[in-house]
Amino acid sequence: MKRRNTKNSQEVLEILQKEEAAVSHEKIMAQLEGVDRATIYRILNRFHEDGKVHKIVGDDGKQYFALCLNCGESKHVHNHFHFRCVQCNEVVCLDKEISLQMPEGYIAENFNGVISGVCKKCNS
Amino acid sequence: MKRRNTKNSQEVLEILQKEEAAVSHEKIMAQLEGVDRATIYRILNRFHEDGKVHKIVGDDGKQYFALCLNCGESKHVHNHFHFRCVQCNEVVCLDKEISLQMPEGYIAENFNGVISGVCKKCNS
DNA sequence: TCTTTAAATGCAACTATGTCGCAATAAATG
DNA sequence: CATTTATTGCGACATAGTTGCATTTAAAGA
Repeated sequence: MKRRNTKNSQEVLEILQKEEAAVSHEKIMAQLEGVDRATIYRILNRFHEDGKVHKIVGDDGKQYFALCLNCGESKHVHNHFHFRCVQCNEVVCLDKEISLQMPEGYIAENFNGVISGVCKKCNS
Repeated sequence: MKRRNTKNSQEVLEILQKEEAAVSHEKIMAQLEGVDRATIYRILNRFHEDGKVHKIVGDDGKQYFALCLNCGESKHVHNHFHFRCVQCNEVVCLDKEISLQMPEGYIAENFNGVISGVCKKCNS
């Protein structure tokens, strides 16, 4: 399953790079007219499989994708919160990290912390 | 909009009471045969509007509902984590609380923290 | 108890998000 | 240029959740 360097996946990567926030499928669709829905989903899921992006599930039930910036090859940490604005629907990273001390017997595989509310821009 | 005490809403409440975990729409459906899908959604959303239940969105994108136990009339706190088992799909409350110190200008309205992995039961 | 009225319900239709199978296309390698 | 196989487009599908509307029914009053 070697990955290929296609125009579509490059463009999706560029969008992820230039966006500060986590990006929804919808937002990528809007910027890539002519590319099929399923294709974009597949590209994003491939990135996620490869550990290139984090997948965040908002409290709206939708998926958001963000480039892994501070994650190296060895560690893939994602124990920080995201903030989703209920007005503009932007999803941004918050600095706040959290240590996952699980109760005895539980195995933590994924952390998904989303705080929603009104962001700075929409508030002012 | 005065609420009425119907057989359906009573039964949903009982299910929520006897369950330790947070309950999905699906699980309630299974225990209330003959009641319409939409009705159950409406009951749960009404409970949520009234502040009777917390609504948790799992990293599977689905909604889970849990009775507010430690929430009084005045305060409605929900700053604790939930754990979703990817095998048995149970969603339980974790004790871990978190304080929401938001960056300047951000207004936090809702907290949704879900850790997923394998639970004690499924692990052993 | 009967009547009224508005909340709750059942049903069907609808929206939206995300996935999958399959044939066609195109990137990488020799 | 030829071969191989990852990727794409298309259509169909699955599932979660919502909504409009006619009907039912809980609750309050006569």
